[in-house]
Amino acid sequence: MMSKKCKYAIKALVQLGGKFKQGNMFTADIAANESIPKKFLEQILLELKHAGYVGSHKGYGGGYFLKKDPEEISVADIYRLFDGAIALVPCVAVQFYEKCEDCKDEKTCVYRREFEVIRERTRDVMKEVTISSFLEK
Amino acid sequence: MMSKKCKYAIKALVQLGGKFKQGNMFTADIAANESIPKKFLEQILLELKHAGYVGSHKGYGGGYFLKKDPEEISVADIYRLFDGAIALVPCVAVQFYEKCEDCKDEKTCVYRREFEVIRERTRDVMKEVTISSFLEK
DNA sequence: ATAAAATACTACTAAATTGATAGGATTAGT
DNA sequence: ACTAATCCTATCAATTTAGTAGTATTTTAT
Repeated sequence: MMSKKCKYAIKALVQLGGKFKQGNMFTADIAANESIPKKFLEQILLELKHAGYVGSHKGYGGGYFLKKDPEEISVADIYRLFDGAIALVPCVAVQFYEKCEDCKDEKTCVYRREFEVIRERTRDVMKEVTISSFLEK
Repeated sequence: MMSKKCKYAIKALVQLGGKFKQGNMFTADIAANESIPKKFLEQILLELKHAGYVGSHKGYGGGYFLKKDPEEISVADIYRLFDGAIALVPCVAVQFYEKCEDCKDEKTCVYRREFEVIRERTRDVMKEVTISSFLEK
């Protein structure tokens, strides 16, 4: 399961994607459209901004807009940003690699071998589904 | 990522799978072999027992043994038992279905549609990898 | 100039989850 | 009776999750 934060982020990106290159949207409107607590969404949009997915304009008539193409933002990207590793175990994670304390030898580890397969295939699906996937009818 | 509990459970099942139909193993030995805190492993084996994956004998010379065939216990099964839904959102979960409060209409929900695809494919891989996968050389 | 409207940022918090530990109860073999 | 093993429940510290709160800053409209 993904965190609500991650799900909210995807929903916000989809909202912004619906107006891609057609102006800004207010946090308040996105929040209302998707039933997301406004103050929570503020933080999320800020993180998305720092990560380069969205841009913003401050002040009266400001708001957020999508910076990247909806097709180039995958569920995998957003999941990694908010929820971390896609892999089931840290030792097979690519972007969030960590050694398992209970592992003897990584090279011969039978768990690693199988969990790598799972990670690879899971990552593939999550890469295939992008913000634009949610925008198609 | 799966919880340590789930990972420990899989490792314990693999240990037991290595002696399938060839007698019992003590919690203490499994714990030592896989660097799992013994008391924690006790709880895990008990849950696995209640779920029908392992059997046990109490008292002197007792221990645990695998009840199901290693090929019939998948990572998906154990993940569900310890970590819950495989799906990214509760509304597309099969065994752990829950309505999303922020969802308007499930039938037309674009998120649901895509998240179902992800769940389906993820579940497929996790079903393919079984306890016997970890036992093959 | 000033008020209003919007994002930017930081700190805090309650509840749930995780990863255990502790201690006794029960059962079976020697 | 003693010992070795599972069975069961309770507790706990640390972390994570899902927010809330408040203020600062920037921009536009009047």
